[in-house]
Amino acid sequence: MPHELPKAYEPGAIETRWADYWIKEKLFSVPTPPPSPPSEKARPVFALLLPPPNVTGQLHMGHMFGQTQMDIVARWHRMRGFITLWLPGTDHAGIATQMMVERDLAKEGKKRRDLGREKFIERVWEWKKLYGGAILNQMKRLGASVDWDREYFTMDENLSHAVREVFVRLYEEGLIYRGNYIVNWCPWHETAISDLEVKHEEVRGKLWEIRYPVVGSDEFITVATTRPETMLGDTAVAVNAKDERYTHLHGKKVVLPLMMREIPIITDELAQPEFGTGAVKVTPAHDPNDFQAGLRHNLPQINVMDEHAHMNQNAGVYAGLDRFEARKRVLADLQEQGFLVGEKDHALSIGKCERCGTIVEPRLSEQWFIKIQPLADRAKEAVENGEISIVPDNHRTIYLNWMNNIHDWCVSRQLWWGHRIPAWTCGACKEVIVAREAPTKCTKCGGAKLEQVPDVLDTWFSSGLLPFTTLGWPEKTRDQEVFYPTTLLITAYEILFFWVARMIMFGCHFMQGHHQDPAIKRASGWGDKKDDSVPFRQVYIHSLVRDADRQKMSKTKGNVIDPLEIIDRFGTDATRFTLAAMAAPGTDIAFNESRTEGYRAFANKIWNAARFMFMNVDRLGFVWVNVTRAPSPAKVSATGVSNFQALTLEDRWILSRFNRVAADVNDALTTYRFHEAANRIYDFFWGEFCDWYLELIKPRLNFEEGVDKSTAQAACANLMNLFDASLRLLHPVMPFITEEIWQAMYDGKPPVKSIALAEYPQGDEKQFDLAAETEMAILQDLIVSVRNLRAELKVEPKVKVPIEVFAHEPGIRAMIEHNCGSVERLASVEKITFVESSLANRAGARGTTRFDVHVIYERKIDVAAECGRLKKELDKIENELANNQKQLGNEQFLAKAPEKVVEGLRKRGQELVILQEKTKSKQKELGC
RNA sequence: GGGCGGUUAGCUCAGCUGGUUAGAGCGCCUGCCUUACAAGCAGGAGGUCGCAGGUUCGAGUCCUGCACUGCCCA
Repeated sequence: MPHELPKAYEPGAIETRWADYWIKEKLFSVPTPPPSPPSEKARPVFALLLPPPNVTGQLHMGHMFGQTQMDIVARWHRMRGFITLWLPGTDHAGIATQMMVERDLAKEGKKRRDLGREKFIERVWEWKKLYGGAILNQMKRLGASVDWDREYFTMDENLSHAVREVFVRLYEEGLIYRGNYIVNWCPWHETAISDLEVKHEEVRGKLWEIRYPVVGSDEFITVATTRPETMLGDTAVAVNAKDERYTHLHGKKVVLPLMMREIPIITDELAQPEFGTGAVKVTPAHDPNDFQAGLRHNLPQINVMDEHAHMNQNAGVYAGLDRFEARKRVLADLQEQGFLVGEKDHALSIGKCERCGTIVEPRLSEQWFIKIQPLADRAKEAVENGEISIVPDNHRTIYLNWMNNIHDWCVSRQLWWGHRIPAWTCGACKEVIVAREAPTKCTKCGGAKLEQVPDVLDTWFSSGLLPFTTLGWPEKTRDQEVFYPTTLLITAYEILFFWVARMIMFGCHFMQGHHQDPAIKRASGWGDKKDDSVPFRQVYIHSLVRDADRQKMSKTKGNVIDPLEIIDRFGTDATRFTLAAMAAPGTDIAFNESRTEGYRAFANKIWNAARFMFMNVDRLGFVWVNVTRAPSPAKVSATGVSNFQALTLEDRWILSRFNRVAADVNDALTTYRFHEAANRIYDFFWGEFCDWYLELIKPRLNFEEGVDKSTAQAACANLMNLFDASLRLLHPVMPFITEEIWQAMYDGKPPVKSIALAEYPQGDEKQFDLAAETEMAILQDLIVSVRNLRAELKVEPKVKVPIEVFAHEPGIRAMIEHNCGSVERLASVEKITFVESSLANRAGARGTTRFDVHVIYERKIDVAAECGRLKKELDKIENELANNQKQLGNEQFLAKAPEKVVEGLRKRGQELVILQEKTKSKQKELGC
């Protein structure tokens, strides 16, 4: 059956076709593997959790970048025989989702309170059903090789059950407490948010100085503040005990202006003598530092604002005003009454809600907290002692640094959408009962009027549990024995603290005492690890995708690059390749379309190489006996190219090159050097396979009448086998085009359902051929030299020229003679004549340390240009030679440098001398 | 203020553990429709590796300082 590939590579059609096929065939679904009998070798396991995208989200470049890397690693492992589980799911994203639905309601002129909690939650579920998880559908199109049968949603019943279990256990262990504390409050969302959700911004603001009259004297104490409206809630003024300026005022009181309340002067470290006047106002209900000071001194906590950041009745005449309006009024009144004594420009950092940008108000409220230190200690240890490794290494430092300065985590949110806190308050005695299931009566007073706490949990609380809850926790399951700890986590730096750190904390705590199936653990290469409670063995932190001008992409800047639009134009394969090729660990990517365009050209190159192959196969009626195997545990490290018969120099050479590249690619992927893997394949396929190998074998593909077909048969067989191996090597990076061509090679009857299930090529040292690589390098040198001379002599492209060659060694001459057909074809040479002496001094000649070559052509060379070139060349040679001799003349160098380096330098020195002589003699001949 | 990075060709970036001649893509110049590919082929130009010291036989690579620049945390 003829193989008909369209002339031009069109990614769109083939990509959707294969993406659908992979899903339909459930190629990446992983049923729970049963324990293997002791007699059998366990298969290695690779498990990877997809960082769950927000249910509200749309695919952006960051997702695509992460997913590309995950898919490469997953496909690579799968093809090497690992049981590979890539687990997908979506996050319910409390705040974001609630906002979406509230926005919808607003269009109907309604607010969530109009519906009531229950109806509102119903609306959210409806919304989720309709629009949720768009990213997962987009991922399907990208061909992400995840197990769709295991897809989860963080609000699923089993996961919610696990969340309740975790909460109750932590509470019982005393690691969750409830209390009145200052939290970051977003007045727009009307909820507490965690420290991490606050973004600090440097702004130019004002610092106002206000004087408070001292009771029973005509003195004043002047304090400074950036938030004057909070003075309404002041309950003290603090000075430092060591500050002699205020010693005489210790124990006295001041009158709080505007409120005319007497408040004490206290001595506290909060006041630092070197800053400002050395005295500070203390507002325990509106500032975290003041809050602590308030506790130390038993000060009243006067809250002057409500949940919308409007002033409340505690603010006297200012009640009802918005906080900024109140600020204006307070300042005006202070001014009028003579208490405002200064106004200075002041740079300050203000906290904003990362989602809505509203200025966060520190607010005293009743919240639930996780006592983090005990959890953090173990999470720190797991990284310190190498049970979890973080790549690149510098993120390890960042992680440990953060862990050392960690604060208790506020996990309650005043939202409706999310996991409701499993706590109930007794209407009679106010007792708080934390329980797995709703209690029927109060454990203290027996009262039956119980009301569930309205708060829900921070979304990260549930996502922090995913590594084990998605594997069936709190039950003990076979899935956990097989897949926990997961092998790897690939994620963006942004959520290192939000998510990664919390997964480690929870994992180390709740999976303590867990053991992975020892046979699987060993087979997977983790036999030396001691701790199986960690959620993953390795974390790879990938960098950020920026726009072509290195700007961070943001909707407000309008510089967001939509990956789907790029895919429409260049194909998923090219887009993936771009991201992979630029993914050097630790460096942000400036996404430049021109690169993607280039990689589409690469795909097109592969496409056409395949067309060339098929054209020959079809002309020959060649029947290819397939050689691809499915990976198996016994043969994870298969070798090089199968059934390849190295008959000629180019065969030996390409086989050796392929094996080196395969070895390098595997090596690069082991350390997440995606860019290196991608570039090695690119250079090999285009620069060696297409540019040289295909050109070199063309004469063997001769189908004329009367020509023995066996030569072409053998060439075709090699070509197919090599192509097959190359496609497999490339498949993790460009899954679609490789699948398309690979399937075509097998005429729709592949040995396994997909190239994704075929075996990944490993470099085989036995197939390295240094001699072939050296010889080929000389041959390439010779061909390039002749092409170069032709260009310089301006020989018309169609004219074939005779050349003369002098070989320095008989072996090289024999090699060139043996491959003279190649030289003639690739350099448009009419005839090669070998001469017995050097051609170095001939005009229109080139030389290396191995050979001289001279093009015989009537046109004279451009003497001036050639002299210029020679001068430059000589300069370079002599520079290097001087350097070379200086080093070799250095006793210290000879004594200390490794043998190999010295030897290499000597050899190079000899070459340089030869090249120098040749160049000089040529200059002399031309009269330069 | 604390921490982590970056500075290599016109542009975007590689260059892992210090070791012979610093690479690629795009762009640029010259010439080619050589039947797999003009999304291509062949040839070419272009870099005192931010600056100043230091360690070393040897530094783009390690150390220190400086300049510019980015990010995170407080």
